[in-house]
Amino acid sequence: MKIATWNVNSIRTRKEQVLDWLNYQDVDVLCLQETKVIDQDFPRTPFEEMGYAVAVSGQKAYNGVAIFSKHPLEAVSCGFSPIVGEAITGKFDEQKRVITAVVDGIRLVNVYIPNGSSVGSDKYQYKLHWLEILNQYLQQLLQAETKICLCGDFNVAPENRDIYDPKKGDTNHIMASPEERSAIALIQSLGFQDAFRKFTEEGGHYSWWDYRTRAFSRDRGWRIDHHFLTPELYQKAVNCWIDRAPRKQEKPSDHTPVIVEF
DNA sequence: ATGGCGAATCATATTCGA
Repeated sequence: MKIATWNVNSIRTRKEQVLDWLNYQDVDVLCLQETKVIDQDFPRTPFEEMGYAVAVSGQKAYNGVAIFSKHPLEAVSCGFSPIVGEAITGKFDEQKRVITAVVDGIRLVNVYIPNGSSVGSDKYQYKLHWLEILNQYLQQLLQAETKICLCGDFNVAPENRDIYDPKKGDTNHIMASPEERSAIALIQSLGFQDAFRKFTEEGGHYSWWDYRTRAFSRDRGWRIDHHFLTPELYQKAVNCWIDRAPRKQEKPSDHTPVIVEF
């Protein structure tokens, strides 16, 4: 059983690359972020023809998440409110950033955590608040479920070894600030562990490289795409790795897929 | 310190991403 996560930065632009990647990597589940398309325009058909069930939650131009699965998708819901209620969710379901489903007995939670712009900005506050609601959402799921795979684009590098230049982790940089890392640590304290770190201790492994500074060719990356697993699943994980191949292609996403295998 | 690139839209300029 392989579960992958990939911020594709527009599914319509990346459709052929995603199809090619699924053909050679043959994952059971792919969680996508930044699909950037409303649900009725999502290119479902080619993926369904490959044998995937497709669940989407998108909006125009920004954000958007989706799950592809070769096994049936059960108990699909979009946004926070179906799990925590509208009183807690407030305006935080306007941006389409979370979709969940049960696949083969595993509760998948696919998230596109806000990027936060810069430390101290309004978007930064939105990110921190969003993470608080995610925490409550996960607590609610944990009351009923033991096998949870929280995965997606976290827009947070949990530790300095996850950044090409660790100094950025010491300078209140977005994606590495103490408040963001505390929010992630608080989620981990609920019982979630980083699947990648079960298998790899050293730094130098990244899932995102900035388009703007030829960052990929210089390998100036960040590891910000993750699978966080509850103990029962964490124990069952036999591998977790980053596939850099899609990032080397023409017109790539700025992120590359991460895969966990059970 | 700034801008770099890439995508989408109310598109030939602007906003957003991280």
